Amino acid sequence: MKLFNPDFNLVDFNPGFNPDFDRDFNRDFNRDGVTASDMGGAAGIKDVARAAGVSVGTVSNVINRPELVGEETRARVRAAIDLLGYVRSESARQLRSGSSRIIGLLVLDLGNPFFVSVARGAESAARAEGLRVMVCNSAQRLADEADYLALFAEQRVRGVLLTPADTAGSGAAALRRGGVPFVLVDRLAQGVEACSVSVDDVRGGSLAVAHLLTGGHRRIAFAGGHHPLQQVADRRSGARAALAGSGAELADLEVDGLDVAAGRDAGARLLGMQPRPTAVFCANDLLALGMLQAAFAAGLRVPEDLAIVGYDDIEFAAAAAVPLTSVRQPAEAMGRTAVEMLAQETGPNAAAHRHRQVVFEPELVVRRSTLRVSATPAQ
Amino acid sequence: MKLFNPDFNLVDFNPGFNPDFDRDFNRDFNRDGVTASDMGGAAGIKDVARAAGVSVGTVSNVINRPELVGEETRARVRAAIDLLGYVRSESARQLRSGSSRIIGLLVLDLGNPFFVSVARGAESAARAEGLRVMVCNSAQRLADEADYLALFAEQRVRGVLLTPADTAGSGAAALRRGGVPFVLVDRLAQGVEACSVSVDDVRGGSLAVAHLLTGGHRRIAFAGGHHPLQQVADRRSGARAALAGSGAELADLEVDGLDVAAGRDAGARLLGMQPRPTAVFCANDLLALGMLQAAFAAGLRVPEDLAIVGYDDIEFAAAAAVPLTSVRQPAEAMGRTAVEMLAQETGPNAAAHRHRQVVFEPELVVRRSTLRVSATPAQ
DNA sequence: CCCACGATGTGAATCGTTTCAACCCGACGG
DNA sequence: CCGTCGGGTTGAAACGATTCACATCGTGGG
Repeated sequence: MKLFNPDFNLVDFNPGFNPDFDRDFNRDFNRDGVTASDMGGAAGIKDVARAAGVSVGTVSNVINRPELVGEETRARVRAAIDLLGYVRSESARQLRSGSSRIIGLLVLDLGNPFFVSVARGAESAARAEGLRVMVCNSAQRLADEADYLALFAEQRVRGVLLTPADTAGSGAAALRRGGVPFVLVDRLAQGVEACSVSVDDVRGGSLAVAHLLTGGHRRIAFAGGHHPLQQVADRRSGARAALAGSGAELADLEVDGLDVAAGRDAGARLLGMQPRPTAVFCANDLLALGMLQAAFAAGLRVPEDLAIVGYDDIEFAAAAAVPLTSVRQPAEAMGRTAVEMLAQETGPNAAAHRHRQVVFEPELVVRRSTLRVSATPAQ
Repeated sequence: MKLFNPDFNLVDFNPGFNPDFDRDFNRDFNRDGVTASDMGGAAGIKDVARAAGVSVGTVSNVINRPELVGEETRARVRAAIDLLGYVRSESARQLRSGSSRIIGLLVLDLGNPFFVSVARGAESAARAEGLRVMVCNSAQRLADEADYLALFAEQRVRGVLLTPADTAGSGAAALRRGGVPFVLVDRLAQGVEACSVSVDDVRGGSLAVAHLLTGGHRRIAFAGGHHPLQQVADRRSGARAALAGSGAELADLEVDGLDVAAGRDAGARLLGMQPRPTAVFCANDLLALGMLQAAFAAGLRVPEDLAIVGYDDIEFAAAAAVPLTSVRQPAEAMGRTAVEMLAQETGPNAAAHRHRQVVFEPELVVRRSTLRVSATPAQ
């Protein structure tokens, strides 16, 4: 049964006002006349100066160091500024002063709420530092990553927060070559001279699997398989480490992505495994949600028939109909910390800066999806 | 029971390499010497020109209009460029040429995957037009909205895609005043001379409630109440319109936000209503997910005891353990369309531009959360 | 009475591009 | 042989701010 039609009907109408009115009204005046700066072409600092009867230097001072300007003059300039609707040109400012107030944030996947939280944290810290964040999404594509890094370089951003898409660190290398300060996010800087903010993913993987083991599970799957992302590999190796000497086994379940659809797909394959695992540890919550969905679709009960552990503890994990046990990462704090380190590295006393590797500890959040249902868990 | 500790343990260590090596290596050379442009301070177009033995004009041409330059010269300049690691300064380019390649996108809530999809659509269209998108999040705060719009204005962005946080349209007014081209997204431009891309939310509300009515429901709640956002109001009035003459009743359920937590909260209140509604239409999917969670927590079955309809059809709606019926909006198409309209408005033949109001039709996607369970639905 | 000083203000130089009029020069038609 | 044409290249003038060395002026100390 087809539940919906992917094509959308389009209604396109054009009400009867005249869209050209404003355009005509704003048409260039004689730029040299007395009224030059009134509306034609954005007003510049020169126009303000003329209108206020002062020099451009004074206007600049009113904007940037008001304490240097006499009270009366200051008021006059301010009046001129908002009479003319003057907005200073950031490119001119930056060209001359050399420094930008923007920091670039390149995330692996904006579709993953985890990174949205990182962005939120970064943004709020940046605001506190008087900086702005430009968020871009590499979608794990190396080409896009390189592309955006080039964009950041052209913008002469203050610095970059990077969640690298590859293990090799080609992005970081490019930034280093270009002399752009950067902080690695969600990845430990090893062999790279840079700051980093990360989470001990090996530990996280251990926590997850240890929890399942104490729940009595002996056949456990890892949804993430040999995915090339470093984070996934670390979680997997932590999971394997936790297994040691338990006699339990860990089956790799390959995925072709890290989103809900991939989780659904992996779930379908898990259901066909013989013998079927009684628990699955998913490399992130999106996979776990897909897995949950697949389990429900097949009539399996969670956690009775299949226990599920996710990773990231995104909001939707707690909000799932069977709330997901998950390994929590302090996403906002990571974003915040990264910005603070970058601010220090590029701030007034950058000379004192030493690169630091900040590693947060993950935390297991137990919810219903791994609730122990009896002394002897479902086989 | 406390399931997790909100404080994170922090491990902060500093491996033993010397972070200053690169800094020293890159220290300024004598900027006037022959080796000036080698590494000290980023190389400029002049350095490239000198290295290639041509004039700056020629270098600029190699970069921007290579067809004008002789083959041999072109090669020589290109070699110099990547020998010096030259990266053109976007601020200088923009200052002189006057036009930016960036368009600003200000969304209501990046935590809502719907807007993430809009951003994705915008980004891909922008890429096709040779533009870049700078995504910012107003989080429905008017102050932040104004702040970011000011940032965009200072950047002299090509244009702005705006999902307004208020009904009054103060943001749009500010943009108009500043002469910044903009497109309203997810909101019909009425009384404002601008392009807009929106969805017929009244229709969407009707679809949702009509669907519930044919399911036999007579006591329906609307989670969204009198929320100030235009979209919510429209969905509500559509819902009321669909009700007309059916004899059914619609109870407003107020919310203090549009996220999962607010949905959970509203859900708790709904459970206490006497008589309890048999169905609820939520103003967006985040609310619906929270509602679903609250229902499960109280032991209610969905859809048997409570049918739920959401709005937006975000991926997590389909991925919920009880997949949500939802009113689908073509988020990516909206983002894409908005960028295309903006590109046309600000492109080479902007003169031919006429503001247009594009209105997409919403589409009901029926899933299990409203499955009709018997001829006479649960009372 | 003179000078140094602090508080204000000035205006030219500068940042790194793009753009454009002008220049050079070999070839080609007349 | 001259004029013109056009492909290649040049060099200087913007663009709009910041910054800094310098002028101006009223004041108070010597």
